[in-house]
Amino acid sequence: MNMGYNHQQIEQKWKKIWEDNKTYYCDTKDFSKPKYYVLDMFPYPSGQGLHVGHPEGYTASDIMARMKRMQGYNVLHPIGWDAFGLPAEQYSIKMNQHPYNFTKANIERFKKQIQSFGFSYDWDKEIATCDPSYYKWTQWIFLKMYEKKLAYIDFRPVNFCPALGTVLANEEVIDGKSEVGGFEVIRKSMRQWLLKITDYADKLLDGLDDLDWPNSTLEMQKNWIGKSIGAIVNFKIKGHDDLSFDVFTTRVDTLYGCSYTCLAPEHPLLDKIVTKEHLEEVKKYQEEVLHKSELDRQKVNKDKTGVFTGAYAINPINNEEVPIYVADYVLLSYGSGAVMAVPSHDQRDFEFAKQHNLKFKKVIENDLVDQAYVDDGPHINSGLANGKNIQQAKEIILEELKKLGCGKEKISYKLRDWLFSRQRYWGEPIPMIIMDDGSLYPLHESELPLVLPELDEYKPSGTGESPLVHAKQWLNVVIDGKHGLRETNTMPQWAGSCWYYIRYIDPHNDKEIGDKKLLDHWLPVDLYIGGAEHAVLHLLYARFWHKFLYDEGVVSCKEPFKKLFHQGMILGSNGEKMSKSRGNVVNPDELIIQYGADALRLYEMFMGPLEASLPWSSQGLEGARRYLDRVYRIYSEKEYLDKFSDENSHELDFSYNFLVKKVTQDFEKLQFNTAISQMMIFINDVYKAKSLYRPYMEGFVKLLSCICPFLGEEIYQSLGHKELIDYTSWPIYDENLIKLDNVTIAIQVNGKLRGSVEVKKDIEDDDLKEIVFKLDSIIKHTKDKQIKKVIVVKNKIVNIVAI
RNA sequence: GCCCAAGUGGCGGAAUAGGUAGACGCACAGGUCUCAAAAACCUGCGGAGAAAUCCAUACCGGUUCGAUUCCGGUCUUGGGCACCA
Repeated sequence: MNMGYNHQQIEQKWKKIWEDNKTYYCDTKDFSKPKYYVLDMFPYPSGQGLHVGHPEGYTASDIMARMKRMQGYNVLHPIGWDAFGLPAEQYSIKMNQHPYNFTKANIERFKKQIQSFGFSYDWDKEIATCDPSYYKWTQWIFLKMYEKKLAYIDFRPVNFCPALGTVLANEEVIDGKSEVGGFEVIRKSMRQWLLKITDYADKLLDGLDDLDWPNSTLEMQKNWIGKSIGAIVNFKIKGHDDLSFDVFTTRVDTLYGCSYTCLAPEHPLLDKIVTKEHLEEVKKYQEEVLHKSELDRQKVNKDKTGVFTGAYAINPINNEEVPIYVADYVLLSYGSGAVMAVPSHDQRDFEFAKQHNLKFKKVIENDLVDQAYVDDGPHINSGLANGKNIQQAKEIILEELKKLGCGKEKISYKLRDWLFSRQRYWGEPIPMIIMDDGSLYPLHESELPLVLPELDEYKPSGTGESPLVHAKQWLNVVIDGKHGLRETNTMPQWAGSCWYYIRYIDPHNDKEIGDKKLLDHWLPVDLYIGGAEHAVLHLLYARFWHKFLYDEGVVSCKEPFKKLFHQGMILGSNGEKMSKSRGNVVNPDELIIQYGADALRLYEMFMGPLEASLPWSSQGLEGARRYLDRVYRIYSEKEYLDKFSDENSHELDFSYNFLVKKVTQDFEKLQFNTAISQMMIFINDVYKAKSLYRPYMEGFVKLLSCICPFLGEEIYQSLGHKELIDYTSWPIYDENLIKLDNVTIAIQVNGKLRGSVEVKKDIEDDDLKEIVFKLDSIIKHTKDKQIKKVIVVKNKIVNIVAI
């Protein structure tokens, strides 16, 4: 049983005061102070409630919000709910209830838990993506995209499970079988909506340059967009004068080394060119590949499977006949769905050629026998390009191809258009009507929001279509006397999270997505904190929508999130990921009751660097609580209060000023663990001090209150202050009081530590040397040796090189 | 297979424009107080050695007066992936 302060009483008291006073309300129309917008990735309100991992990022953003308030910023610190999603739909099928009901209940539970942590969110700005007043504007953005021809319909394969009668997410498919029930899953082509994110590929790539984001995330986005500059080369087919196909290559310089070509199994040309003798084999291969999911196709990476089509292509550069294969390592969705294979200079082609006994032809000098040579070097067997390096050879060969009319430069991207429709109920309805004559009717802005109809049952339709096909009344529409059916596909969960940071700024506006003046003032987000698992998808989609809204004039900055930080994961005490199945999930509710929210916040920030994944330790939490008890004792027990003084004895001058400097700098860099360790050192010093200078003691409470707001507020009030601590001023420090007169110099002989000496700061090198050579241990270690050199690093070290 | 991180005491970690390795905390041990225990406080705490000293930041090399930090290679763990031509 802990005998420290009564955290439960203190927490209840301040929670009520903050709520009653709307302490953290942000007047977004107040432009008199500089703005600071600090944002958390909003949570999906799952049925499990919060776990200890959630508050790590929230505490970090809260510390920043609290510091910036004291520093005089107008701080926008909102939270909301990413409320559409698969688990709610699955649960509603099970319970045959509208998913809104328990989504609402989950939100209430999450909200209560979040409030118990004392996060300084402005609840006036709360939004939920499943709220019609919110998704009205998600639909509005979609319509704008449709208007600009960025949304289009096409057929795409999906995971369809005939037994369940539904389309499955990749996550729900395990080894080609449905996760639920283990039924067969097939690839079925279905009508889908896509967003043309590829139109923004260059803008998305260029925008990365100005962002204060983790390098690894920038790198991942860059690789995801995957811009590569290469060429397309047209190959004619032997015996078919009218048929040809394009290959895409980034190594057109190796064209003379091409010994076969390869088409993707779905390539439309295949039907026309496969010879009779090989038809059966190719069909069988295509069939096999279609049963593999895209994920499986990628997994099998050792065997390069494929079959010969019987057809030959003509290499345009030298008119050589090369066999045409079909292989699933070639993807229809990238480049042109066909490759020219150069086994000697591409590792994948190398492996395929080995397995299928195909020819190798070196076009760059090298001695490698068991792998492809991919480095630069003088070309051989390459006509005009002989003797040239890769860059020169590319230019020469491309020039020749252009003259022959069968090649040109081509920029390719890995990025594909975004498959934007889901055959689900619990998502934003796509505001389109498909008229009986096949034409599309987009809803008018005045017809938004298009609200999800209630259904009798939420079960899958059986055909793979959305359960919305059951809403007959909602489905059938007549416009100007013509009949049509509403689109039954809904939007993916990403949609609502693509622009929520915009809505927080003006969440109650029912006239427009947000007042332009306010959006211009508050965007971009100054600091965005969330998990690294969103490094690509969410963060790329949100940037895409933002750039579109910029082009539409809705927002005036080109990037939504100026600075990004990924908090790490909190692992179970055994170092494994926390999960229900492992039984190592730690519930924060009980910890708050037992140790208090402040202790939990403090511990999570002290565990280690914010970005690191760290194992949970309940003993560590006890240590954090012990520290807070010590702090509280100093501010509440007579023994210490008697030492408080309005006169500075200068005892704590260094300790305090150094503390303020370090904490201010570390907070700014989100290095909370080292800031806290300095706060611990300060309290250790306070314990030893004879006199406690009141302004220092108050300054410390302000620093502490960012991490531990309940205790901070309580102590600040106990010191006699009527106002809350939240909007006071941030402590300042005096650089002069941190400067030291003396420094300790380490002394090395041949790089090994042999002593140390305290001297005046900035002492002259010669004076220092004189002192050093009088030291016993140095005399001992240098006698019988010849001094070769003495290296002096100012105020740090002396190294004597002696042989 | 590719890409990106990271490997430091019993544990979480600290220290890198190259300069006294182990701050701060946890755990543990000893002590004070107590009839006793808990709490609190004090002391110790990388390994070897009596000591001098030696060894030690995943491993092997290199650069340097000096390397946890820089370079090359290897191994391990974590994260990401769309075989990207």
